[in-house]
Order: sequence, then structure tokens, then C-alpha cells
Amino acid sequence: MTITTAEENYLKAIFKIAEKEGKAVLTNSIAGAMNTAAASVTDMLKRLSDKQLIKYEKYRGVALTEEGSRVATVLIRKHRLWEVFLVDKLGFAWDEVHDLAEQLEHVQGESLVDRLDTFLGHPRFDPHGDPIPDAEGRWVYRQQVRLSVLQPGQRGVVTGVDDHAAPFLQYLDQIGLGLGVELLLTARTAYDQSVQVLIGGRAEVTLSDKVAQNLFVKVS
Amino acid sequence: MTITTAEENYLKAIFKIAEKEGKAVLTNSIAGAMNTAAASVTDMLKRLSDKQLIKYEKYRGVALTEEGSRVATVLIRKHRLWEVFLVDKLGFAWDEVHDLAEQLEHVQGESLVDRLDTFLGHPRFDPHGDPIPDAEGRWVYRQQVRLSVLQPGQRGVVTGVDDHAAPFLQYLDQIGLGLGVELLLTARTAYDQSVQVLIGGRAEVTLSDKVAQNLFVKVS
DNA sequence: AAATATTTTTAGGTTAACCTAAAAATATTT
DNA sequence: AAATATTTTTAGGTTAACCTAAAAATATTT
Repeated sequence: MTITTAEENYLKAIFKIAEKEGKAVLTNSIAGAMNTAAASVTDMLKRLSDKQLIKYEKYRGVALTEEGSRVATVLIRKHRLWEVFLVDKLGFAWDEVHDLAEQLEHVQGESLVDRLDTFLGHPRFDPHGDPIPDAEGRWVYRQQVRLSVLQPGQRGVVTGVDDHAAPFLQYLDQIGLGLGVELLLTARTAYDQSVQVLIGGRAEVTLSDKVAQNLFVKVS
Repeated sequence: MTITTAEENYLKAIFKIAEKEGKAVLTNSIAGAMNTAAASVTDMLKRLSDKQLIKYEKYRGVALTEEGSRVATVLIRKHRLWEVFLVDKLGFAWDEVHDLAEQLEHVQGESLVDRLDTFLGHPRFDPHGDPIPDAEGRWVYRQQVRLSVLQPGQRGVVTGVDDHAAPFLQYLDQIGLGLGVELLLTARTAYDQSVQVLIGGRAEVTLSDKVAQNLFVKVS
């Protein structure tokens, strides 16, 4: 049974929503993530259900089956490995790779993913710090927290971003923030929760709470 | 104006048929190359004509416009660069890469092709010896002839294959023939035009005329 | 040149993946 | 719990890319 590109994208969206929300995934959440009309989602849910990739109860939302979950995991693995390729090998910036990886993840073929994985040296994280599941679909999670939860005086290393959009990533580049950068939270303003951060022991910047919420750090 | 994957594939097929046959490309030739019904081709020709990618006269066949030719050339460039990537970087054999490249060639994005080209060291030929047009769409052709035209006593180096199908390529692997291999044609049998070939100064093999016709060599 | 054969197009249909508008089901407020 | 609001589904439609069968155009044979 063949799985189309559109079907794969729905499975990936459902996987990510389920991961974030923890409960049954509703039609409207999917429609929001996929930028499609709710009616189109219902349409697709029927097809995915027929193919046993999801468990679907009308008006009740959906959950991925084992097989659906496997497909989504492989897709995310492919997406993230291609992102590593684009950044590490082709020299793209981390804000330029999403759309390309979105296409590359759908390329199908025998040993492609695993060869790519080997070629890249089995990276465990992609250029945004997201974990890359291994060939058996196992995930490695890190102990990381949002910068917004650090207390003044605490140090950390940037390990990831929650917002993957180009404007946010470009802003981070501009102020010298990226994966692996060490920082020290020096103060927090009570009024708006904005934080003062010393970057790499040099520049001191003010980050809004929104920015702090979208940055993952490993406390050190 | 967006060009779909299916449209790109038709343009590529038309480009290749025109290159080989030299005249107006007929509906049935395209149908043969694309493995589709003639009626489907007519359908597509109308669309391509509307988009000014081909010049189409009913019952008379088609020719690519400048723009159509440009699209086809870029597509072939992408296909062949990805083939180089798959063989040189990921370690695929030359008989395994066609279907993957067929998918990868459709990945769209700003500087992807040119970055890939740079990463690969601006290769001029793909793993089958086919020329890779440069970023401006310029082609480099080699002085090469089919092995079938060599005279006994002539030496040559394998520069390409005409048949790209896996069975042929695997047969070549088996007898020790591949790009860059030096050979000496020692004799030809008048009855069936089969040839005796000394490979790399070592093994002597008999090749059918069909095989000799599908091998390109540079006479040395 | 008329008859026949071949090629191409037209007519009409299908499927996946989308859509809007209306109907139905579920959830929330009063 | 009834009324209202929200969410989801159903009904019916569109488009690209395919299809088969019949009709039309072109090419070939006699």
C-alpha cells in the first residue's frame, strides 16, 4: 500500500500535535497546522483511517496507529537528517532549510535514509536542536528547559529553539545566539518578564519573555 | 507561474526525444517515453502550450520553447548532479540511483542546485558518463563513439553508456567494465558483429553487438 | 485517387486533494 | 435543561493528471 505525500504530511502533523497536546487530536487542530479547511481534513481522515494509519472516531478526534506512528517518525527522521545535510554539507543557514527539507523528506528509496545518516555521521540533533530518531525509531530527549524558567545567576547553553520560523532565527543570529552558545541570566524584570542575558561572557542583551520562551537551554 | 512535477517530466521527455530524433516530437513518442496513454499526452500538451513551454500544432507534434528548453535543461542538470551525489557521497552503485534522482530532481529551492554543484566539485559528467549542463545551461559534449564502430587493434577508454537500465549496468560490473576502463578491441566476428575485447590489459571477453552499441568509448 | 491503416484528438469518466455552504453533532452558557 | 455557540461532518463542486472508446485527421498502400 502506497502512502502519498499529502498523507505523510497529515501523519506528521498529527504526530506533532499529539506530542504537544497529549490527547486525541481534533480536526480543527490539524486544519490549523496544515492550513486547510476542516472539511478537507475530515476527507483525509477517512482515507487515513481506511489505510489503518489512524484510529478515527467521528467528532472525537484521531490517534495514530503503530504503523501511522512509524511512518511519521521515519518522516521526521528524514526531514531532520536532510536539514543537517543542507546546513553541514551545503552551507545553508538554519533559517533557510525548512522548505527544502519539507520536500526532501518525501523522497522514497531503499537505503537512502540510512546511507544519508551514515554519511552525516549519525547526528543526534538537527540544526535547530531537535532530536533525530534513529533507524529503529528511538528518540533521545535532552534535559533542557526554556530560558524563561532560569533564575537570575543561572548559566546555561543554548540547545534548541521552539519557534523555527526564519524571522526568529535571523533575530537570534543578529544578537549572536545559536546552538552551543553559553549564557548567563543576570536579571529578570518583574513587569514584563523580560530577561537580561550575558552572551558568551561578552555582550549583554535584553530578551523579551516571548524570546525566552522560545529558547531551550541546558542548565550548567 | 508554477510548473508541476508532471509538467517537468513531460518537458524532460520532449527534450530528450528531440535531441535524439532531431525533428518535431510526436504524441506517440512522448506517450512511449512516459508510459501513458496518447490521450493523456494530448491533454498535457494543451497545458504546456497554454503555459508557453512548448509550441504545439495539432497532429503535427511539438517543440520546446526557449523557456521550456531552459526548464528541461535545469531538470537534467539537477538529476545528474543528484546522481553524482548518490554515488560519490552516499556510496550507491550506478545502477541504483536512477529512481532516486528522478525524485530529487524535482526538489525546488533558491540556491540548492548551485550549492550542490559546488559541494560536488562542479562535476562535468554523471556516473553514467552523461554530461551535466552548467549553471548557464551550457553543454559539454565529448568526442566519443560507440564501441561497435572500433576496428580490431584500436584502443579506447569507456566514457559512457547509452542504456541506463540496471541489468545492463550490472552485467558491465560483472565483467569488469565501468567508466574509465581501458580496453583493446582485438577482433570482430563477421557473422554477428560480436567483438573480442581485452579489458584493462587483462581479461579477454566477448561482447555482443548489442552491448558494443550501448557502450561509448573515447578512442586513444 | 480511392481504400485502408495509423496516429491523434475529442468526449466523457475517475481519483486524490482540495474548496464553500449547509447540516448535524457536541460543548458551553444561561 | 433549554438555548446558544462551536466544532465537525456531509453534500456538492473544482482541478490536475490520468484513463478508455469513438471520432477525426493524416499517412500509406493498392
